[in-house]
Amino acid sequence: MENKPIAQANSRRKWGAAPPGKIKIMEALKSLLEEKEFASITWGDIARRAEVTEGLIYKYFNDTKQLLFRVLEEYLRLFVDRLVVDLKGIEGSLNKLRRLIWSTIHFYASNRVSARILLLEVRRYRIYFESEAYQLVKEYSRILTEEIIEEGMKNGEIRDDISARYLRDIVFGCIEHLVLPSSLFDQELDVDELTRNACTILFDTLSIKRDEE
Amino acid sequence: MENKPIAQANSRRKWGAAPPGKIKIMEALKSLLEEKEFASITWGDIARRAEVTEGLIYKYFNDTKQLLFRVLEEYLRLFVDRLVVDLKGIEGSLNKLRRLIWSTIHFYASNRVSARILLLEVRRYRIYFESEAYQLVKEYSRILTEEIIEEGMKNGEIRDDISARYLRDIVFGCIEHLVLPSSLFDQELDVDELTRNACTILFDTLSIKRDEE
Amino acid sequence: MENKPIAQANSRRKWGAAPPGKIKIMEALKSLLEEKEFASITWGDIARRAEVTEGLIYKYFNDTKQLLFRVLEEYLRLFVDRLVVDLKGIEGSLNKLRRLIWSTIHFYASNRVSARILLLEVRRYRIYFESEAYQLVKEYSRILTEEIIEEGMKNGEIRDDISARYLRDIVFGCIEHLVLPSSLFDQELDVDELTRNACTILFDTLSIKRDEE
Amino acid sequence: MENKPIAQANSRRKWGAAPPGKIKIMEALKSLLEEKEFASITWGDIARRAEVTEGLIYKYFNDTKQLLFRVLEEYLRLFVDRLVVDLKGIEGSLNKLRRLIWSTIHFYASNRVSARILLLEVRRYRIYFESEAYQLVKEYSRILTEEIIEEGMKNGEIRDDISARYLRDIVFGCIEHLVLPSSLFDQELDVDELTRNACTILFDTLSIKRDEE
DNA sequence: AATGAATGAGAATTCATTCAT
DNA sequence: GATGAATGAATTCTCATTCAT
Repeated sequence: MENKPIAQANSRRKWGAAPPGKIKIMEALKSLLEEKEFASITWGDIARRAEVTEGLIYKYFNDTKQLLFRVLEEYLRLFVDRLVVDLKGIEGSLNKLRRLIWSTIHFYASNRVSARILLLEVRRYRIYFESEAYQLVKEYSRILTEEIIEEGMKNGEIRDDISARYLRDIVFGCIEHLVLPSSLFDQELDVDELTRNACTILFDTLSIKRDEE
Repeated sequence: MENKPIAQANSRRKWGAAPPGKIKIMEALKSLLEEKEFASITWGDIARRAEVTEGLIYKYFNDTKQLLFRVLEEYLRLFVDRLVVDLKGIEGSLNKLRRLIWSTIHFYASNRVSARILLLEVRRYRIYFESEAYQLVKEYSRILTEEIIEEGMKNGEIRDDISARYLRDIVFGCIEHLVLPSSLFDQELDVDELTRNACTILFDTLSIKRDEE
Repeated sequence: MENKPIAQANSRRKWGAAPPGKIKIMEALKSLLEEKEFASITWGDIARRAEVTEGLIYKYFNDTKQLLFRVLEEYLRLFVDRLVVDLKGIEGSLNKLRRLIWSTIHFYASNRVSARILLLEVRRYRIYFESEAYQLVKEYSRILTEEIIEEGMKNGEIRDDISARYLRDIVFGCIEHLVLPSSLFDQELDVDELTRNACTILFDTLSIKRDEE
Repeated sequence: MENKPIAQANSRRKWGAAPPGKIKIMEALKSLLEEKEFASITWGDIARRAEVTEGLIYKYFNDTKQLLFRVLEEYLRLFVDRLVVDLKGIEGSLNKLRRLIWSTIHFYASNRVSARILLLEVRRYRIYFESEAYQLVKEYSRILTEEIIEEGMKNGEIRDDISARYLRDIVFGCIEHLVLPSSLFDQELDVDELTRNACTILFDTLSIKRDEE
């Protein structure tokens, strides 16, 4: 129910309609996440940072997780919306894939906070998988599986001897593990180099093996 | 200093020497981890489960995380010790790799608790990377990187156009992502099928591409 | 001042004049009382149920108790008004008493909410005894004491060796204790059977004991 | 489980075994109940009065009600134990009844706190009826019903044309209503006068009606 | 007449931690 | 080696209440 107002996330006007306190609270959490682990952030921290009373937070979010998911959702929505647009003009499944990989790594690189949240925090919570945020992750996953891999299988660009689902998992696993170290140790990410590496490996894996067949 | 007593984890004598209270505490944590998130387990929970007073825990552990790492360490030590033995008799880097993959997936499958801890919990804590448990993970990683991948590069079984480090990340990423869903949703793991899939994909990726060169 | 508008509770016109919000608030409390203890009902609950903002409640009531008494008052007014009418046509003090007992038990049986409020809730609050609602209880008590018991004493139907006040307390105590269990445990009430029992006992007690004198 | 230590309530030694903090907490509640409504007593109040930290209260009682019931239980245990002894030497059901009535009224008169708790507070809480305290009330009720009323029916002292259960309700209702006003308005109770009145009425009601039959 | 945003103060609750025995 | 009583400080949570619109 909290989500209706932002049906279109980039419509700035809609956002403006959200009560200022609510926005301040979400901004406060974002800003805090840059400094400390989510688990150690208290209502008090948020209230102080947002310059709002603790009580107000309860008006809008019934528990910290809910709030976390909402914040994550916002980041993800921007990412997914953007991804959809970006993929529009591209021909060829492998080209699309390259773009998706680049965008994903770029997203992780430029949103350290979300990266840590996604890779390390939310997964631990059962209810995350019922959140709106997770829906967006599923949408992203759908794009990769259906619009890229399965498309590629149909048009002969991608091997079809392994299920699309498994191929998708490989792609995710590969990207995540390339990105993870820098999330863990706060290192800089070289988006282009990582993309190149991921593609070298993955394209090789995913493409049809003409000669070997 | 906490670690000395279990240099060889299966040496019953050493364990027997540990004070009963200490053992009870560790067992209690293990048993609790099967039921709930680590982050929500309190000293009180542990003490109650261990049938020991809270005060006693302070004799042995100053911090829940320390305790968690110790428990994890135990599991890992058994796993790594075993892996080393298992790899002994095997010829060929790809064969060794297959074995390592199988063992790893099997470990995750038969230790749901450790799987969840490793994949979801400990990574979030900085100090984990200074723990004895992490040393074991590094040892495991070393075996894969040096004894399998780099060996394979030397003997021509594994491609050398991508750094061993990246190849290792792919292997990890791939395994983890195949295992993750069942860790998250408590599903059963089909060790053999997953191993087969992981190998199909990874061997293809890692092997020298004779024809394509 | 809150009470004037409903001097005659069933005068629809008067009620119609009350602002819709006020009515909604009272209805909301009634409905909530069917579900939970009064003491645990908050402004927020009421506002939500009434589909009204919390702020509005302050326009009308400064205190949950005030609101509770007002609701109770409404129920009681209907009951007492009705009782007065019902007793009109009846001859004989014991017959009147039987009617009063039946009406009272019937009221409790068909107004579980009021029953619980009267028997368990309001008594605990000092200010209740200054409320309009309590005035109605006193009026009811007056009818029993003066119009029935004292009348009966005068016309020789009811013993006069015990003060009317005590006899009244017996009647109340008896009725209440017969009704209480079902209020506490939400059981159904058999109005006729309970009335019969109450009368058997009470008539015996209250009537003149010709032979024993 | 809290109750075991006081299996024999009057064994002072057993009580001494309870941790001092626990005793202080219970004493604090007793003392507070003399001053204010139970519902308005907070953990803070109790902690302050007991000169103990709030945290400790949680060690022993998980919620205020639990604590209330425990306190009530203590009072009741003394009362019931005493009553059993008192009834021992008495011949005749009506004589026993007189004694029970006197003891009960005397208990209410000398324990204003318990009186208010019993008549006004605890009944409102469902869980009260699962408490140890309520068991004692049931024991008291059993004594009246079985050892007095049913005994009296057998030996011809008490009428048997109305069920023992109803007769018991009358006795309770009568006593309570005689006592209630003084509980509500903090008036003094004249134990002897009230007992005399209750007996006049009740004996009359309960006794066999020789002549009228 | 009604809304809804926001507050503030206090209450309940949790827990790691200490210490005397 | 182990117990159990007690602490204290923080944290979560609840609500009545106000105010500008």
